Amino acid sequence: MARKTGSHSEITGPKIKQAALKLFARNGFAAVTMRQIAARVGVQAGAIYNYTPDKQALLFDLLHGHMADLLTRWAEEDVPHDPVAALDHFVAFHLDFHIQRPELVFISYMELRNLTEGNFKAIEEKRSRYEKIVYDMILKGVLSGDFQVPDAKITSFALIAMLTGVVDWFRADGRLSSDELTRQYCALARQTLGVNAPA
Amino acid sequence: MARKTGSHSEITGPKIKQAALKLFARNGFAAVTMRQIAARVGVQAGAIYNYTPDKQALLFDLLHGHMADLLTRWAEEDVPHDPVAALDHFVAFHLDFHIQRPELVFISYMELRNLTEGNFKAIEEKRSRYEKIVYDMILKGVLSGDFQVPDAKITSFALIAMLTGVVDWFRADGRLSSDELTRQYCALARQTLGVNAPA
DNA sequence: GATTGATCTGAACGCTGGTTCAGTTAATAT
DNA sequence: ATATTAACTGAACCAGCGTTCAGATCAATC
Repeated sequence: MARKTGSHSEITGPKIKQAALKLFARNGFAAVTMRQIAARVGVQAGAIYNYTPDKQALLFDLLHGHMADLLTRWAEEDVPHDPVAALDHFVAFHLDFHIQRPELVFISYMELRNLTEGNFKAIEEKRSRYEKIVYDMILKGVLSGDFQVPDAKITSFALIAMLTGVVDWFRADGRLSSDELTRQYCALARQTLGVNAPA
Repeated sequence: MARKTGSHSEITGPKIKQAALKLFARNGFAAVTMRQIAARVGVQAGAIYNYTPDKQALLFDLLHGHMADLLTRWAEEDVPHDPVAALDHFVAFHLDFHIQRPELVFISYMELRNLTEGNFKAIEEKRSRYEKIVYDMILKGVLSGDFQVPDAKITSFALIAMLTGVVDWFRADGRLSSDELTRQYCALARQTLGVNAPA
């Protein structure tokens, strides 16, 4: 055997993923060429195929890893029992997670249609799981009387859209710190869910 | 002169735009070929160039027309003076306008990065104008004391994201009528803006 | 220092893309 | 009928695509 420790593959592999991520986010999956990705890594296009079967797999791995990561992290969270505290916790978690991965969030939304059917379904399934988490959380608060909303399902979509939309404009070096952002959105989310709303 | 009345160009031109719109929305700008567009119109690829200088212009015309339409329509609206009534009016307008053009809304968000720099700026400028309208509306309500929000700028983004996100899931033949949808979102928007919030 | 095998190069393959254009078609005007 | 010209075809151009692969390279092992 030769080349185990200090192998380049442990460097090049992640580098390719990184390069693909940045380029897909900036230019779109269909517009990015394997040669561009290779150039960014400092390698020839053919070398990429030591790490991925094809371009499609490159995209799928990024999206699938992202969703898996999201679900895993949330599962590890210690969520308060009180509905309002749980909402605050969720808002903070969701914002933090998404703000730290703007490119992944971006391509997870934009490049879904460039997945093959099977790959698409795999992502869709994970996405539904996450949406259900939010829906259940809202429903619980509605039943307990802590939340007051016109429709729990719609509100869950609205809440997610509202929170995820943040990556479109939030910049870590902008006028708002991420702590401040979280505080603002916790307040906004409470209002949206009708916490303390007049009966 | 020959061929004035009954000319095909008045048919083929719009047909090309329509075909491009549908295909861009379904498959993404970069993934759509001129031959696909032509096939949908029932014409050869070369014929398209009688109507547009290139593929880029096809995309730009769609996006630019969409934003121009949005701004024009809003300018024609008769907006109530009362901040809460104005909010309701805006929510109804925004939902109605966007729900009627799901493909245009979709590509207006998705295909921005496939515009050349100059074309991008032209769209961006129109988009900012619309965002400012919302911001001003919210600010007015905050100053009058009708709205209570953590931050007017953030809230304007959140409101737009929340409303525009509707096209991702709303189907005209779904369980919710568009009237019902409007009613729900008016209520939700009021909550989000802190109408009647405890001082 | 010879061997080994993971890693990468460089060139090629077949194919499809946007775009061009000489030439055909057919509806109108004379 | 003939002339005119908008509208379109069909084929070609060339650049660039994803992917393949025989061979070069080189760090770890013996």
